[in-house]
Amino acid sequence: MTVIASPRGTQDILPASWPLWRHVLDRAAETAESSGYERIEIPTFEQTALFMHATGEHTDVAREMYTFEDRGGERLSLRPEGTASVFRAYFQHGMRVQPQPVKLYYMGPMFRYERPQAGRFREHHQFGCEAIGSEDALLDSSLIRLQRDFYRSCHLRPFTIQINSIGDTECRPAFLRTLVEYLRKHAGELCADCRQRIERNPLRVLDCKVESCQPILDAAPRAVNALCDGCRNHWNRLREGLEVLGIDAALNPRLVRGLDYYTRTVWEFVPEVGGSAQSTIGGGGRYDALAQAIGGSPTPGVGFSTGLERVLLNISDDFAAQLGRSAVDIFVAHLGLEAEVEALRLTGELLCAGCRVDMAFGNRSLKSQMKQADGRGARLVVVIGDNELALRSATIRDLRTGEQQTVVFENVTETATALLGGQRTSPASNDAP
RNA sequence: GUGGCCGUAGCUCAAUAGGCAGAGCACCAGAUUGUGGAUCUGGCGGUUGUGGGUUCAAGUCCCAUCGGCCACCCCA
Repeated sequence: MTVIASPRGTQDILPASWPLWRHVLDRAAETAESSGYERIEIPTFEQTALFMHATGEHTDVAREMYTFEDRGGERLSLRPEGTASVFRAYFQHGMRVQPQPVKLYYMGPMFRYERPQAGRFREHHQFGCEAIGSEDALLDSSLIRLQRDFYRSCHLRPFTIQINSIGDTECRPAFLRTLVEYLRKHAGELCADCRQRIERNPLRVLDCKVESCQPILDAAPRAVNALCDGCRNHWNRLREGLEVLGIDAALNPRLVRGLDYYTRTVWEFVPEVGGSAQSTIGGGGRYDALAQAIGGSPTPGVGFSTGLERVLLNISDDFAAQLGRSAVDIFVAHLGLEAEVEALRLTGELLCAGCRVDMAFGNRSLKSQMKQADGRGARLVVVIGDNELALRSATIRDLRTGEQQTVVFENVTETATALLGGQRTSPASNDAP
C-alpha cells in the first residue's frame, strides 16, 4: 500500500485512545473553569514577529518555527506556544478594563520543527492557563495548585514539583555578572557547549546535563540568593502560598526555562520515575517582561502550559485501562434489502426518543451483526428479518440477559426505552471519578 | 541539527548459512435454514517502508532515502 503518509512528527488520535483524550480535555476545562479561568481560542498561526519578539529571536523555539509567507506576502508562523497569543489578545481586545487579573485558558495544537521522539512531536497539544494583570505572588501559588489538581484529576503517576526564581530586570543583570564571572573561572572544567553558552546565554549553562559539569554547576551562584528586595518579597510570599496550600515544591536553583520572557517565578512538573531529558510534563512561570516585548504597556503575567501527550504518557495504566470506548444503547440488525429500509426508519425513531443507536449496513450475516452489536457495547439488539417484516414487528434482544421478545413496530421504541430504563450512559462517559 | 538501534499482512511477531514470504489476533463466510461474548473449518489480506546495487537467487548483504525509537540538543 502506498498511500501518502502523515507528515513526520504528526499523529492520528484513533478511536481507541479517544476516551483517554476526552478525559484529559474534560478535566483540563473543568479544573481551569472551577478556578475562574475562561476559555480563549487563539489563532493557529500568527504574524511571525509576535513569536520572535515574545520568545526571543535566538531561542530554539524561534528557530524551530514553521514559518511561511502567504499569498499576500505576510510573514506568518504556526504557533509554537500559546502565551504570546493570549497576551496579544489581551491587548487587542482591551482586557485592561476588566477586573485584574484576567484569567484565560486555552487548549490546542502547537507546532515546532523538531526531531520526533517519544512524547515529542512536531505537532503536539497543550493546555495552558494565563493570569494577566497582577503581580501578586499568591497568584503564582494558586496556578501551581491548579496545575497539580489537573494532573491529579487525570490520575497521573507520582510527580515532583520544582521551583526557582530567576529574578527580574532589576536584579538579574547583577546576578548574571557574578554567574558569568564564576563560570569563566571554571570554564576549563566545563564541556564545550557550556563554554560557548557562558557568553551567549549563561543562565542556560545551569541546565546542562553533562556529568562532568555537575559539580561546578551545583556549586554555582544561585539566583535565589541574589534577588533584589522586590523579588525576594515575591519569592517569600510565593512560598508562603505554597505552604498554606500544602504543596511540596522543591527548590531547584538550576531550574531555568527555555524562553527569554520569564521573570521571577519558574516551575516544572517532572515524573518521579523514568525521568529522561524530555520528560517534563509541564511548566510555568511569571513573565512580567513579555507584554512590553510584544509592544504592549507594562503588564505582569503568570501562567503554565502542559503537554497533553506527556500527560497521557504519565497516566497510570490501570486507570487508562478502565476507560471504555464510546458505546451505543441499541444496535439494529436486519436481514434483506427490505428489512434494511425498515431498520433505517426504526433507527431514526429510536434516536428521536433519545437513545444512542447504530445499525448494520450492507448484507451481512446475523451472526456478524450480533458480534458488531456486542463490540459496540450495545445493551439491546433489534432484529428485523423476513419473519418480523411479515408481521410488521421486530425482535428485541437484551444482550446482558439473553432474553428476547417480539413486538410490533409501533411498540419498539416504547419497549426498548423501557428495557433500557435509566441506564443509558456508556462506560466512556461516566469516567469522572 | 549530531550520534546509535530498528522498519515483514490492519495489529503483535516468525522465516535455519542469501534458497518457494508464514503464524496468532482482527475482519468475512460456514459448521448452527435467522442470534453476541466459547470452539472448529475455510477465506480475504504483502511490490518484506521506498529507490538503486551485488548475486544464478535478496526479507536477509551494500548504498541512498523516508519513517519510528533511543541518546544529545531543547522543550511540552
